[in-house]
Amino acid sequence: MGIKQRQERDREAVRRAILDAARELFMSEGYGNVSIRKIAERVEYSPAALYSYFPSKDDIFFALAEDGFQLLHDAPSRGAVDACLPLERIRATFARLYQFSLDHPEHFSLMFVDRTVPRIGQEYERFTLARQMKAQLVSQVQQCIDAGLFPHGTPALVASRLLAASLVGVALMRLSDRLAPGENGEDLALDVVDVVIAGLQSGIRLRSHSLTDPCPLEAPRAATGLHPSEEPHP
Amino acid sequence: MGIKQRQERDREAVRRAILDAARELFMSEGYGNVSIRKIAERVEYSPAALYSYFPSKDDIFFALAEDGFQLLHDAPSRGAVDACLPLERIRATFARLYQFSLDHPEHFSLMFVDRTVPRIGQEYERFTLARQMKAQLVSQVQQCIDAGLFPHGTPALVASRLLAASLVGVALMRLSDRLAPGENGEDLALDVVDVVIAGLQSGIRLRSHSLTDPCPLEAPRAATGLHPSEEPHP
DNA sequence: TTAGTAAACTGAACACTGTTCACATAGACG
DNA sequence: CGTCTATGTGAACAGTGTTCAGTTTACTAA
Repeated sequence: MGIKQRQERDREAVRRAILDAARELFMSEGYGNVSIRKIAERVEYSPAALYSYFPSKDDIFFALAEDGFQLLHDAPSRGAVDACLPLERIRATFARLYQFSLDHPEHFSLMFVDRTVPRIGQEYERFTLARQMKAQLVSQVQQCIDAGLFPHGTPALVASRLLAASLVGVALMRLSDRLAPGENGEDLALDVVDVVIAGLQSGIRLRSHSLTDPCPLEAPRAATGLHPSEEPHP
Repeated sequence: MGIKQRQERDREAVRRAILDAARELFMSEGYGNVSIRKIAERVEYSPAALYSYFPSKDDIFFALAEDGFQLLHDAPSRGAVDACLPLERIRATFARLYQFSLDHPEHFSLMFVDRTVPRIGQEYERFTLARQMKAQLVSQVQQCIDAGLFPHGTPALVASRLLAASLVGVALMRLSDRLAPGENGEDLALDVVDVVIAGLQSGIRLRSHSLTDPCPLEAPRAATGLHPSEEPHP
């Protein structure tokens, strides 16, 4: 009677094998050099077979990004994420995020940078783990406010966005080879977090409205100005 | 005797036509959907002809990025870049950069984000205008230090990098559709600059060494951790 | 055991892509 | 005029994502 279950298990195993092959090819071959045919060869299926597991190549990337959020979620922290001091927790959170961009550059790129896989940008709200982690960060910032470490009235959501954007900016510079030879990306990353924290503590007036986090977190549908990337084939 | 000159002029005109066609296709068709064949059709040449003007498709992108730096260099400022107050000049510089990311997202992406055109990351030092503008920014920061607006001893180069990385991070979030529906990218961009400025003014100790700007500015060869993107064809 | 059936998988094709190369052609020079 | 060189072409090569008519496989019902 466990036949259906076993079938589903087998199917899930093949699905995982496809994702693993795709991930390994990302590492060794680089980003755009991974093709359906190469993945298929690695898992010893025909290219056409992959289309019964994923509707398109984009969806493989999408699933990999989902994997990435899981990886980040499970990543060990070098600092004290559970520290008593809420400011140290925030520092540790972003140190972990930068370390993640070092350890898993291809995942990081898919999760926070990439524009070539339309679904990732457009269906961002489907990454429930991303929403969860973002909520956690906002609550960490809120605890800083409650503890008087940030001025009363600081919009927690905006503050967390400023921190995240700054760190992603530094990580991106390193990922895209825009650092000068002597520049240390990690130092820059830690510095930018400290500087933004200090700036928030200064209590300057912010333009951004807090928007009190309407839907649990992010959501899609932000006009880009850039063409919504390539549809696979018209 | 002006034959050689006229020939060179003609050649340059075709080169420009190719770049214009490529740029226009970026706007209308999106990023990865522009092909050599489409560019060739638009300029009414055969695909093979383009290869006597550019050694590869990557080099067309590279030339477009060069164009981008020229565009940014010539962009009008909404704020007062020539203002007397050096802090206002910095704010205006980054407001202009963010506006540029709105007006020319594809150029911005090529210049500061893209990893899929290997030459742009790897030969960054060849963008002389980028070096020039960066030097200008560093000198603006230095003027703030000299005027006592930033603490004495602030490393101007590091400060300018922190500012730039933060703003690029916000611009990237908008470009890659990572903003929540209610979020205002422009407000975030202006806020992040103000917050980083305030943080720098707080005088916290920075980890990054100043490195006194060894070669005039940036330079290539920073280990990425990510595969150096796809070579066109092996 | 056998017939039927539904899912899984394949081979071949389609319409693309970047790039190369033997050939044609047009314009400048002696 | 012929020669020669630069410029441009058509066709091809090897690759891409994707689709689909069939075949194979594995399970179900008679």
